[in-house]
Amino acid sequence: MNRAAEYFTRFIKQKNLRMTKQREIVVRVFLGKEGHLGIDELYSLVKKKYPEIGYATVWRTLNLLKEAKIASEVSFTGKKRKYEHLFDHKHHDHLICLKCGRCIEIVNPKIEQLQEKLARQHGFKIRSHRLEIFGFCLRCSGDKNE
Amino acid sequence: MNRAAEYFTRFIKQKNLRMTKQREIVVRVFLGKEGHLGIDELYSLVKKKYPEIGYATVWRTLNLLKEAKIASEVSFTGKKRKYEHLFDHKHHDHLICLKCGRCIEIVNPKIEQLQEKLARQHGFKIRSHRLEIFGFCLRCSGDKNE
DNA sequence: ATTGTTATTGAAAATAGTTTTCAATAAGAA
DNA sequence: TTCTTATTGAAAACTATTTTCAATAACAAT
Repeated sequence: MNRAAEYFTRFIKQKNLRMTKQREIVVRVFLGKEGHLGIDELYSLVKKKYPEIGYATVWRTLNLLKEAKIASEVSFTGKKRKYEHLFDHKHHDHLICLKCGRCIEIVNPKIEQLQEKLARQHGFKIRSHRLEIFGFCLRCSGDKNE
Repeated sequence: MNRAAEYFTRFIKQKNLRMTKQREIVVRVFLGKEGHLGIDELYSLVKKKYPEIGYATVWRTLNLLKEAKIASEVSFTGKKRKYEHLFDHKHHDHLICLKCGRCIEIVNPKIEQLQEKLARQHGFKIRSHRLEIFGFCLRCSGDKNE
C-alpha cells in the first residue's frame, strides 16, 4: 500500500467512516492509473476486479478522493468530467491537442511566479490555478486537414 | 447595429441560413451584456423582449454565436456552462474568488509569451488557451471563515 | 404581391451525466 | 456475538443539454 492509499485510510478513519472492500479497490485502481480518468473508465476498470460493484459506489469514492485531495477534477471540454492524481504529484499545466486529443503535462515555474505577482496586484490570494493550452501537437500540425 | 452583429448576419448568410427576429434579439441581448452569461440567464433576458421565444432557440443561437467565434464557452465549475464575448475583445485570463464568486479579468503579455515558448519546445502550435486562477479576493481574504 | 422551397421555431421528448433514495448488507466497536 | 449505523447496489430523480417534429416564416424566384 502506497502513501496515498494510507493517507486515504487515515482520512476515512478521521471522518468516522468505514474502510470497505469496494473503497479499497476503487482507490487502488485509481492510484494505479496515471493520467486523466473519467468516471466511466474508472468504473469499468474496477468492475474487472469486482464485478458486483455499482456505479454509485465508484462515484461516491471518487468524491471522497476529491475531498481528501488525492484526486482533482479536470474538465477540458465542459462535458464529461475527468480526474487526475493530486497526492504526491507536482502541479502541472496541460497542452491539449485539438486533433488527436493528446495531452502533455508541462511545468513552468516562471509562469507560476508571474501569476503570483499578477494576483498580488489585484489583492488576490491564490489557492490554485488551471492553465490549459489548446493547439496542435507535432504529429498533428504536420497534417493538412486542420 | 454594431460590428459583431453585422458579422453575425454575414456569417448567417454565408451559411445559407436565415436571419430571424428571434436570432436578432438573442444576438442583441447577448452583445449588450458583458461578462459571463449562462444560457438560463440569457433566456430570461431575451424572454423580456420576446416572451414567445423558446429555450431551444436561445440555445441554438448561442451555438451559432459560438460557431461564428462571437461567443466562447467558459466553464469554471464544470456545472452550468457560461459564455462570454470573443468578438472585438482582447484575450484575457480569469481571477476567480472561491468565496464570493467574483471574477476579475486580467491580461498579461509576459505569461502569454512564456506559454508560446513552452509550447514551441514541445512542438505545439497554440490555437488558444485558458488560464483560471482560483483564490480569495481582497474583500474575502480579510474574513476569518475560509 | 404570390408562390414554393426549405430553414426555423417552440414545445415536448430524448439523452447524458450526475446525484439521491432506500431497503438490505456489512464494518467495526462493545 | 451483538448492536449500531455507515455503506452498498439498483433504480429513480435530477439537472443540463440536445434532438425531434409538425407548424410557421424567411426569402428567392416568379
